[in-house]
Amino acid sequence: MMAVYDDMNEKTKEKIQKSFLQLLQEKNFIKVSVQDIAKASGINRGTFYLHYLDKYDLLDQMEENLLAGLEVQLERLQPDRLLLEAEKGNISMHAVEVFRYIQLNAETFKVFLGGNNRVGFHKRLKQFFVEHFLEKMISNELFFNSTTVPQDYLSSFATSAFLGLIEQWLDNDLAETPKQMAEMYIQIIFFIKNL
Amino acid sequence: MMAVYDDMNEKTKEKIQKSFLQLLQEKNFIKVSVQDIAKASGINRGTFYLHYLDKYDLLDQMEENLLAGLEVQLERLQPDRLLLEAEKGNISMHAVEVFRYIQLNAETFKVFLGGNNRVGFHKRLKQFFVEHFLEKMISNELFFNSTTVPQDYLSSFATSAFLGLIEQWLDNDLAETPKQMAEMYIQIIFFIKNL
DNA sequence: ATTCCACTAAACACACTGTTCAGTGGTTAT
DNA sequence: ATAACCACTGAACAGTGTGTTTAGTGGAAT
Repeated sequence: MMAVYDDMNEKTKEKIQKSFLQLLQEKNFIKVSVQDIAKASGINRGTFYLHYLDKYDLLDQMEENLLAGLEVQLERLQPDRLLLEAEKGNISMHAVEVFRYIQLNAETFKVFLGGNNRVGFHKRLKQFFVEHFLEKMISNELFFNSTTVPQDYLSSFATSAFLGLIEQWLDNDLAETPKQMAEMYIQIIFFIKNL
Repeated sequence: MMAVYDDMNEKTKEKIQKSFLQLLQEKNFIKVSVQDIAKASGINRGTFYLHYLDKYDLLDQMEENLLAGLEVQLERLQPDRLLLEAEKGNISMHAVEVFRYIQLNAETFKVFLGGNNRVGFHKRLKQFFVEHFLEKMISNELFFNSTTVPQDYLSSFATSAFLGLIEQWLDNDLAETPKQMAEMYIQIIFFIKNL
């Protein structure tokens, strides 16, 4: 039984991640040094390197975790059902759950999507949506068979639009409820559908 | 007459910017050092600091220049006329010019919008579009008076969608002509109009 | 002729990096 | 109880890049 050591490792990792997130709210990722992180976490600088390769690795793992959580929500969201329900005027519970996940991790999303980030979490998130949701949706011939706009443009356009919605929500400090967001989202889907 | 010195200054600045752009195509902004830039430009490292505060300032000025050029194109593009023409099935010459400008500076746009950038040129470009074009368009009550979706969401959504179109174009190595892009763009405008 | 200007070359202190190594204290296994 | 184990500490290390400064070069303007 080495669960105690696993807990220890996890707890310091959590301390590091929490302090890192706080620092990112104050200043640029670039200007946050490993020294800063260690100091803010109350750990030795060497300890940081026992858990992460460097600060880029730290950011990478945190982004990965956030997306992994999002993936769980998106997997439950079946495009076919979503559209069928929407046509009856119902909002899928699963769609609301997606926005609730974002709400739950709002601070993290805000920091990663904000200007203080490195490679553009935006790009990564966009790619993620295209792969995990939009491709299934658009390739569904039942709903989307536009001949006027090429599929790759349709895909990029729709995903960006969706992300724009989320970014605005975060900028508004989540003034709307997840349900309201899901409703807007459904409206966008119908736009594209009626292309 | 000190035009000779001005020329000299400009030429070294151009050398720096050109080398910088090349370096950004190879590696991350973060991994590009002032030493690298100086070496690639064939200038002394100290000379770099005679023109720029640091590499962040260099990137900032280049982004600024790119947007300034774009602003010139966007100013000619009058939302009212654009829509009136579009309804008749005509594509505004000015709309095509906007895409031609992007085509002309494709390499720069690609590098700045790609993952190798710092604060996300994406964010800046989005803000730029909202300020210089979309606000005029959406606040034009003649065309947009949606009550179902709040204006800020509409704005963010529409701008992101437009940017998504451009990103896809760049990813496709500008396979489409500026005219084709302008046509797609008009289609998007009509989507939003018919919300 | 001399002042002006962009640029060079070299040196400077400083900050952060990633690694290493001996040591501490609590936990687990024998 | 003793020994092995493990996460962590503190301090040192060379290495790299930073931004600044100094003295000096050579061409252009006055």
